[in-house]
Amino acid sequence: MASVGDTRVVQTLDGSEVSTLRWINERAVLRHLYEDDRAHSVAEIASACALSRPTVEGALVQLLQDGWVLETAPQASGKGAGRPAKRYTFADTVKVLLGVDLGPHGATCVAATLRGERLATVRTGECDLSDGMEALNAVVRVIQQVLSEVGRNEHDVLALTVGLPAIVEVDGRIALTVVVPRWQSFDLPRRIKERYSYAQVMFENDAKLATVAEHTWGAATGTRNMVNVLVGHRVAAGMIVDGRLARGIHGAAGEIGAFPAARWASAHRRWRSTGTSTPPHETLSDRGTEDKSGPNELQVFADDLAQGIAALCLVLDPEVVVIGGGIAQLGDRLIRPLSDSVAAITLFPVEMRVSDLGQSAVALGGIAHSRNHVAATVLEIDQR
Amino acid sequence: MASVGDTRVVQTLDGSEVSTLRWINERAVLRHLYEDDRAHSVAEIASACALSRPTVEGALVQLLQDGWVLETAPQASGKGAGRPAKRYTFADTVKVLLGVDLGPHGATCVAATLRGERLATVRTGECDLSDGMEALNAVVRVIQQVLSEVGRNEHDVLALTVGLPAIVEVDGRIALTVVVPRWQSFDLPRRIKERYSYAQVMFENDAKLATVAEHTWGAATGTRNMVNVLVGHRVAAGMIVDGRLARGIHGAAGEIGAFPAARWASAHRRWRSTGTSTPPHETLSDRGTEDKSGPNELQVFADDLAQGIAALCLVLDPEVVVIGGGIAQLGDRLIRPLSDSVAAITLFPVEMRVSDLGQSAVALGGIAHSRNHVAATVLEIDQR
DNA sequence: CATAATATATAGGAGCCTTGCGTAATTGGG
DNA sequence: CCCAATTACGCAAGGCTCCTATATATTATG
Repeated sequence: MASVGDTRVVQTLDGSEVSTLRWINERAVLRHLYEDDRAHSVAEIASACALSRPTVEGALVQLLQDGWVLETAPQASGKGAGRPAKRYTFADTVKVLLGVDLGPHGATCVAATLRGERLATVRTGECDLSDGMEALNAVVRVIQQVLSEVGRNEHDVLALTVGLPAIVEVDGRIALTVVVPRWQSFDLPRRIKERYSYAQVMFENDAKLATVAEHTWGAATGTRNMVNVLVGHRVAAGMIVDGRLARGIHGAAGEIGAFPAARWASAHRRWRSTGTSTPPHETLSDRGTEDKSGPNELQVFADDLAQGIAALCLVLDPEVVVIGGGIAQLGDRLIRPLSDSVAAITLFPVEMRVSDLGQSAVALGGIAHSRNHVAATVLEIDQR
Repeated sequence: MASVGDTRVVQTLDGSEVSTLRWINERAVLRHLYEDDRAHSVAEIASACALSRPTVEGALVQLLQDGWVLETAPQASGKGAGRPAKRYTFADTVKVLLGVDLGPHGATCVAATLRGERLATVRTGECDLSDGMEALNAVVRVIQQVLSEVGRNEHDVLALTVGLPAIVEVDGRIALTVVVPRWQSFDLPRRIKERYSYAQVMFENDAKLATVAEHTWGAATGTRNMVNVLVGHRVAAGMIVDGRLARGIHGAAGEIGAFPAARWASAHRRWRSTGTSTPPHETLSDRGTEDKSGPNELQVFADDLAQGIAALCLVLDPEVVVIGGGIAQLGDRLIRPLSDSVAAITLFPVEMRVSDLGQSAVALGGIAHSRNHVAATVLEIDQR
């Protein structure tokens, strides 16, 4: 029916065909195998999915044929007696997912299984991405490298999500970018799409992807409402509302940094004021601890940053705020004054956490985004 | 199966029962009748739902039995020849939906059909609602009145949504209220729930309900991302994100008014500064037009208000901002300076519209909320 | 009143799921 | 080495649902 690589979306179930039942059950079986890593026997699946054994067997025949499921060696006898059961697993490596982070620092690409487990990461050295052609080549190169590293070729890619330092529309068009203005006329997204036309190619703002990563694997796993604030080359924010990434009509949701009273421009200036050779956070934190009398510089910085965060919290009422980007290395030394400043403004106390995803946050978010797409189309899992 | 009044939610389709198909088809037929007001013949339904006539007939027998569908008189011969078909309609009046607006001004109740068409509106005179018992009685009275007006009794109520000037948690608990602090200990929601235990009773913040109304029937119909700002007794906001009401973890989403830089407190002071006997907007607008030199007072007010609106727009990137509450009567005279002030801050121009729902916005939002609940549970329509 | 047109009822054929029984494969003890 | 116990697998019967196709009922029109 829907074999690997062919991502069909079924909106409304067709009750006119009896085979719809078969399809429902097939998805149920596949979902179960997807959600539980282990090798399953038919009997296990049947009881878990509340189906009869013959039905599960039928579904497995189809799923094996389509390539979504693998039959593994019978388990080396668990408790003893009886004929050993055939075992089945979700074929999480028949295809790979890719997440790319393309920014002024270069390009990063993560390859992962269909479940989203990271297989490899490749980073290019710094290169000038202001030129569209350069950027395209950097993406192609980094993808080639990561694929060769995991021993796959381009046609094994099921879904690819690219994070860009720009405001990205739903269709992938770049609505606005301050970082690389020349991309807008070059139409990078279209070219990447054409280059990998056999795969599902998606584009998203880098901060939003990092947010998806924090929500999926990071400090905000399991929450339904969270805010992610990134401080690094820029200050940016992403938000999960009701379990889903908030994009807005242009894809510009979260741009509270443009609000003067949010004081993020000031915060960012302070953050970068210490020059480029020295990692700025060190200097900032040093000053913060050295100077014990008078207005602590770290405190002033936190105060500035807190304005925008408080605005986000008042608007969204999130469960958790995650602080990411280069600044995350400050850890508790930042979180404490920041929490205090935010709490002074908001109606409810908000838990603030530091990101632990590091440099790969955006590329990992690309993986999560790709995976969510696969889950929604193939497994019919509603992300929420 | 699921008869009127019994709102069963089916999460996962049970593929183990063949009768699941029957259920799917039954819902499809019911949805079709719900979405199209007219009286339908079996043949029409069959072609619309892509089902065979016998299947549709079977579904209709069940739906008639359960009370969701009515058989109407055969149409007085449309084009002429042939045996006239039996006609069926969605039974939109077997039960009623209620929406209640409970606030310092008193209580308002709207009764509506299951499709959400307004049947009657009843307003109590002013009464002191600071006492919990008084408030409860006001709700009960206004419901009794509206029901007698439409000739129904309490057991005809399928769903009831009450709007409160408070932050309401998902379970209906009042998390915070500045208007009527005494309600918190009284637990008004629980008492109302107990009083109407046979119906689905829900609670929501009044501004959020007004937002749902604007999104369903008002100035923002058809949008997937919108912001509603209400200026009246208080200044408050509600938001639709990705087609759904944003609530946040405590139900406090949209409370940007607490952000000092949003200057809503100042705006509100200016708005109310003209005393209570004269409707403030008149005075404000008069001053605005009279004084042609110097900083126009309306402009200053708009500037204040614009800060918070711009913050909301930057965070959410909405398609439309709707201005509601008493201030809506200012119309274009407010919209124009407000749009200018907001546009000076936001990244993208945002369309701003004035609400035309008037005083009943909150109660209508209660109807929309009740209707959405029925649509989700009975018709399995995903609001989005 | 006969005929055409349309709706409704009924029967046959095929698909899917469940239950239940017989067969296959493996382990452990005599 | 062989047999019993145990567990898995495969097949067939029964029941439900859907669809198509044909027969019957009902009404308007000439």
